[in-house]
Order: sequence, then structure tokens, then C-alpha cells
Amino acid sequence: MLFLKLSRGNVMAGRKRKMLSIASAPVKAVNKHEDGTDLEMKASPAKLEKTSQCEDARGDDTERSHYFTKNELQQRQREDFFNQSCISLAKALLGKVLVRRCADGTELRGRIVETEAYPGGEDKASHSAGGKRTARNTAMFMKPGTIYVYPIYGIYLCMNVSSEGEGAAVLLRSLEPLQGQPVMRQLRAARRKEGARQLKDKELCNGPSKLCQALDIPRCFDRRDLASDPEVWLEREPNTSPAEPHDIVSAPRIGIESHGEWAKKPWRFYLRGHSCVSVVNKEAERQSPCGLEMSDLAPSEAQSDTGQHNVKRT
DNA sequence: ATCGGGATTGCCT
DNA sequence: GGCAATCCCGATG
Repeated sequence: MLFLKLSRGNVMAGRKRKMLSIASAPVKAVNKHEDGTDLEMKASPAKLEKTSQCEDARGDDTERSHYFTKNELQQRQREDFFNQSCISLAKALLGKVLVRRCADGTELRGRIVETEAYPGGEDKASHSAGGKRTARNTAMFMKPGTIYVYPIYGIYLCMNVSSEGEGAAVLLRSLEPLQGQPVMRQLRAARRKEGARQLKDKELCNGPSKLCQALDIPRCFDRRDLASDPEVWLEREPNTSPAEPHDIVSAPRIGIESHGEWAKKPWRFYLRGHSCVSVVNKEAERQSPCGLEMSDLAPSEAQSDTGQHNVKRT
């Protein structure tokens, strides 16, 4: 197999991470409140540094190479992709695949099916409203493609990708699981009541904090570069075309009701009819074009959903 | 130093 | 559909 050498974590770095991982791992492989994710959430900063996923694979110059396969280089989204306006990027991300390479080499993949644009500036709903820059939201002001991870409600995380524009970023809201579903299910189950029913595939990543759990995205990924990081990146699927406008529903963003007129901006985007979307907005779907002319629909159909589920785009 | 709220989720009725 | 969980961050004094 052809390997191309770039700068970032090599084999030795990987081994070192794995050993540290074992050293800090709980005795039971998967135990509620003792898995790595939980540890990450509750650990003090000093303790946090010892978890494998939070060890900075970029820190040590002597262990700083990573071998990307030719395939990886062809499909990985490079930095110019992220350099577009916030709303444009939010739509362009739909259909792209988020990849997470875990410390043990396991790769988890999910297709992005729902996003929200937070352009910043006047937008009161954004963490960067009014150009406000804080320790938390610094990543929103960094170069397009920078990951912004923030904690919410004390117990969850949300992942964003910065775009062009001061303080602008796109929230990732839902993924369609493509690879590593058993691992995702394990990561998600660790936070749930013992003995709870098994989650369906479409429930693994259908929410902003769910996808962070399922892909093991920790807080310390904040400010990393999605275009060059060895542990997380974005791919386009081969032989697929971008989502057509009629495949994309735009609706008001979720959970920001208190922000008045800004809550009404239709800056949530999702793939029409996709079963992994977290919240379907029938009103918005009725209003936006959907490929079929309204005159093609019987009156009863025009008022209900289109019957599409799990739409697979070509 | 203290205080209030949050780009959510899961469980319960 | 209601509501508790849970804590970091930013605002305020």
C-alpha cells in the first residue's frame, strides 16, 4: 500500500498513546461512569491530560509524523473547503462524512445530515454575538475548519466547525452512522440507564451531543484543525454529488427561543426525509421546494410528509 | 466570590 | 410533553 508521509503522530506516538491508555483505563473495559468519556467529563484538568484521547498528538516534534494513505488524501476535505460563508458551509457539510480515528485505530464514520449556521456578528443566538470573544469561543474566531467544542448543561458537548467570517461557525446536529456502529452504541450506552433497550442505528447520532458521545469527541478537540488533525477529519464519499437545493430543508434553529427575531432565521439545514434528522419541521418542509411540484401532489399529500425515509442520494 | 442560564438528553407520566 | 440532571462559563458586584 502506498503511504505518503506528512507531519503528525507516527507509529511510536501511537504506541505511546496506547500504553498510556491502558495505564489509565478502568479495570472493567466498559463500565458506567468509568469509561473514557465519563472520565473526560469529570476529570480535573491535571487528570485530563493523562487520557489518551486528550494527549496532544501534535505537541512533540520528534513524534510528529503521520502516514496518510493515498485514499485518505484523495477523500479528505482540505482547508479551502471550509473557507466559505457560514450558511454556505452549513449546507455544503450535508452529505459529508465525519471520521474519528480512535486511539486503538478503530475508525468511526457518520454522514452529516443536519447542521445549523451561527454566523456571529448581529446574530444574538451565537456565542460570538456582537463580536464577543471569550476563552470558550476562541475557536470560532480561528481559521475556517477549526473545531469548536463546548460543554452544555454541564453534562453534554456540542461540536462546531468554524467557517469564513468573524466568529462564524456551523453546529453539527446529526449524523447517519456509516461505520463502527457497535462502538458507537457502546459509547452511548455508557451514559444510559443500565438495562435500557438497545439503541437503533438511527438513534446513535441524531442530536448534537449524541454525535459527540457516539464518535468520542472530547472537549480537548476544541481548537483543532479538521483539515489536518490525525484523529478527526472530514471526507467526501466517492461517486456522490452535493445535495441539491430541493434535498435540503431550511428551518429555524433549535433551542434558541429566547433570542427573539434571531430564533426565526431559517439557519438549520437538513437532508429532506432522512431518518437520522433530530427534529423534523413539517411546516418548513411544506414551504420550501421539494423536487416535486406542489401541483404533482394530491391535496392530502401536500399537507403531510412525502413518505420518504432513509433517502439515499446518488 | 457568587449567581444564573444554557446551540440537550433521557426518563417518566 | 414535562422536567430533572448537572456544571462550566461569563456576567456582575
